[in-house]
Amino acid sequence: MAGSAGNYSDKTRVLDIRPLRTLKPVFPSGNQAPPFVCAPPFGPFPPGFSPFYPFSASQTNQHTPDLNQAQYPQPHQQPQRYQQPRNPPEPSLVTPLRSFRSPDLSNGDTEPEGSTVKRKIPKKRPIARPENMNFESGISVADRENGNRELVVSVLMRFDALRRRFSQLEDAKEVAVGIIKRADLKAGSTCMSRGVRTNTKKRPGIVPGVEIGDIFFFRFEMCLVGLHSPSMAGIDYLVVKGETEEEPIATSIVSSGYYDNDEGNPDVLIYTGQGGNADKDKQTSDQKLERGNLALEKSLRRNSAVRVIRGLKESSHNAKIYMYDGLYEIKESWVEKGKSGHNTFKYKLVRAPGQPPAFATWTAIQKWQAGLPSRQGLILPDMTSGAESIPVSLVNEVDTENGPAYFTYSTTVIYSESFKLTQPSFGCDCGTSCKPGNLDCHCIRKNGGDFPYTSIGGLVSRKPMIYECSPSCPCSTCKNKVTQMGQKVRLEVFKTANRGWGLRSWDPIRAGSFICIYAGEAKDKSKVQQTMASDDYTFDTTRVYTPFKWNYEPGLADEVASEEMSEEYDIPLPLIISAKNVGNVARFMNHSCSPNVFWQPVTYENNSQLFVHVAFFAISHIPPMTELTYDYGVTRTIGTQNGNPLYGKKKCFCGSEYCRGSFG
DNA sequence: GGCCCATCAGGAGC
DNA sequence: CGCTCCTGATGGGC
Repeated sequence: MAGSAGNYSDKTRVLDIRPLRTLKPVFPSGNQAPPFVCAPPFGPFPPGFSPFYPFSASQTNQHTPDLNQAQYPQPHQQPQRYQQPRNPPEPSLVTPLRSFRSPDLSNGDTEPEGSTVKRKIPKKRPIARPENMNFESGISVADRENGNRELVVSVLMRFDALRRRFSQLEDAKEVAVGIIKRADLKAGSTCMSRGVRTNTKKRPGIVPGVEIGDIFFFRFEMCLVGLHSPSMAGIDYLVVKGETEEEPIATSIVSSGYYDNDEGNPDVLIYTGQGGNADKDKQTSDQKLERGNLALEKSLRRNSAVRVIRGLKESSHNAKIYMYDGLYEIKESWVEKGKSGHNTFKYKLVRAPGQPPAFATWTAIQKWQAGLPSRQGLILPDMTSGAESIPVSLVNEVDTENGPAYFTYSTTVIYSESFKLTQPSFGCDCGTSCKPGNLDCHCIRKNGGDFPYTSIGGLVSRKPMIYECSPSCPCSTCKNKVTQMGQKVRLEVFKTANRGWGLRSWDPIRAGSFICIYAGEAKDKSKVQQTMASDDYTFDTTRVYTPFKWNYEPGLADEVASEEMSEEYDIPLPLIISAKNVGNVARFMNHSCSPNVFWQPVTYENNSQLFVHVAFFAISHIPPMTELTYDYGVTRTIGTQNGNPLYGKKKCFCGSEYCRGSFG
């Protein structure tokens, strides 16, 4: 079934954030690139010093080409939604702290014209002067009321970046026992008060920019994009003029799955009304036909469709995941006695026909996970033959090809001799685990003082380099080893309709989650002949990559501002990894001009030596069965530099609205 | 370490 | 302001 994933919803357009900055490359000029290693870039460093460049920095500065001449393809010149202050170009190497805080110009605080957003008392909000406008959402009043895909994606990414940062700060604090951290609430209310939201105009039916199959990890996310506004309640409704008086109609419901719903048919939902639970979750009284219950009743009478969000508990992280499953019609309602003997409203909802599958796909996956029915088109249940701790299925639902060409599966990178470091590595001297916030930890210091991952293992920010703990550190249960612990999501290699084999996940993936590394035979770019530099299975760090903004915006929340959050860093890694003969799942990840995955250099030990690895992380939340893609970049020699965009050698079929047309 | 449960502080919208 | 609401993190028990 070729289209099953393809048309279920277009997730290829995940990333269309307008790049805020230009990713300026500093490349060792062509073939004179320095030997890959020699001077170990990894330390030991003096305490507190964290090198900006992973490789010998001395020469990079001098070879820095005129950055303004390195032109990048700018596929999406979009209206300037939000913009951060552009810092004047600075000599790189030592990058000073850039603060996003504006001078405190106290008082005179004015609402943006026509703002309808209710605000809490802002702590210290900059004046809406042009030079300070950047700290506001940058989303116009009109866009706040009625969104679009681009805005929805942008709001979600900005929320999650902020949430990860709050989470990082909370983790670093020595918090008293029993204090519950709610980074989601902090990030959510920050976004609310700063106007980082869209579709505030409440409406039944379709919400512009929210697609069927979109997933959410927090209730606040659905609130911020106008899918479902209550932060806890399950029924959202709107008061409209009726024939005689005003009456509520339901706009959306969230089915948490806690109540007795599912009868096996994913298109049918039996939903329980609200109320009667005065005492926590125990029902102590009859439910009344008011509020949400009344709204559902009125919607039934009016034949008004209701958006349904399906919640599902993920066994892995104790987390609940929500999936927007499109519009449902309320077919009937009744009252029945609940377990405690009190009256409970019930509503039977049936999914409107003609919508792409979403929750149904998800439930099908649950069954595959349990191993009950065999996966359609399955060629191999585990193409890694046990090399990965989680199996990787090989599937072809498109044609008769029974697998990709032969290669050796390896979970690790194989480095050639030239990579050998001359100095031994050294780690930290923490106990069994490194504690975020412990600035005595060498490894944390190498990361600029911030623990790079959240407590559940999500990457907080993109950086020029992530320094992970290594086997030579004593910390056995340390969380700073995310990319060394193997894959955590259930992946599948599948035959795409027009791009050969591709990679996707059975599991929903959170933004910032580690997906896999790029395994293969690593070569020093400076020692490889140009001609043999690239084939279909080559990863090349020296390509030109389209910049994008992923990290949090310190300007949104003063208390969050810290060190350099620029993503405008140089990539002086002359690293090439060939996965033609040896590789892992990463070799199947296709290119997209609007990718949902990005790569990040990470350093950790491998066979008692430190190496740079290429690790892939999710840009945004990725629904199950959505193809995973990243930006392959463009080979540097191909591009012209005088104002013309760079083009690759290969024709691009990514299908993105912002497709550059070629890559590689 | 994983799963299940009880506990609790929460934010927004009515 | 006060109330409600199909949260989400935490810690204990097994």
